[in-house]
Amino acid sequence: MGEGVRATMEQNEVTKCPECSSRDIDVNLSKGERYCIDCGLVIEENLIDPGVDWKHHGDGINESERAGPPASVMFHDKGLSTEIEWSNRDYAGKQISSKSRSQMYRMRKWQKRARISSSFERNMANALSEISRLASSMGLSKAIREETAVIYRRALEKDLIRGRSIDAMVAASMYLANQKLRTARSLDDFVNATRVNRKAITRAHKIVKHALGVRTEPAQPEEYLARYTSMLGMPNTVIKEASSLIHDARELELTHGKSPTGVAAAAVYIAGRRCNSIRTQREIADVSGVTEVTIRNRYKELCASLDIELN
DNA sequence: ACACGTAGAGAACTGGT
DNA sequence: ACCAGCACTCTACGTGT
Repeated sequence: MGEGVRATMEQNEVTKCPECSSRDIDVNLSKGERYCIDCGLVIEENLIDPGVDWKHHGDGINESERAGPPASVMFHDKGLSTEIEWSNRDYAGKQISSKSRSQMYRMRKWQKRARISSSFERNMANALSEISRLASSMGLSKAIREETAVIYRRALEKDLIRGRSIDAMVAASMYLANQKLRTARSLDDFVNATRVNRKAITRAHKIVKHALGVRTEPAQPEEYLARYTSMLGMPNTVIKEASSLIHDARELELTHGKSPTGVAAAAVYIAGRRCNSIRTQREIADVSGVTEVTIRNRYKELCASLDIELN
């Protein structure tokens, strides 16, 4: 990896360690981390390798040589394997003789064994398929899948999976990725999208979070606004109005100790009525996963404290 | 249909032992 | 590790517009 790559990576980045104020910060591209040389603090994780995917050999003639697709965390072997086609035709499309066909069969078999050689890789392969399933069923992006894969892989390396179900660990890893990337999915969303019970997810989540030293900020009501309003087909003015309500509510400490989804749902209800984009409490309850009762309690409270009258 | 208000149950967190 | 106390949310109602 050339020096040019490092230089571009460090633009617009923290250049001082928040822990010990040292300026000696290095990049470990294979781990995807920036870390402080003096105290070892990982400043940023899961960097995407921006490097070109060919190597420089420096002979001046054939300087660049493609080296396959960039490694992806979404393949259990990071996408660096060789594929042997399952059709019995050669590269030119001709039938392969029966003699070499049986040879091909053996090659495929051995290749498969070599690829999924260890229990680690088998576990990772299982997890990745569950990650893809869960992410698409929840409408989460590729970035979330990759973040989840990184978290899960590190959990697996630390031997945190043993004795727990892969599905529970995947759900926990994705919940954590969701908290890190702030993609506005509540724990209940995860509980509903898996067969894993709530307790198993929260327990696994706690363990992974602690063992990997991941810090998360509590979810804020505003983060749910875009999702709720778009699910309800409401205009962007509602988001603006709702987010200003939440801002005011926070000043009065009305959001403390309350579920952020409940506050967001109530704000959407009020903002909808004020912006002439009225949705019933039932409709908002359905998309937000909080009950009508909670929406009522929150919105009554907001109206009373913020001097709001709805017509 | 929609909104309102309430009682009791339940889940999650805290702090004590 | 278990338990009590706590604030919040949920379920399940009946009532009001």
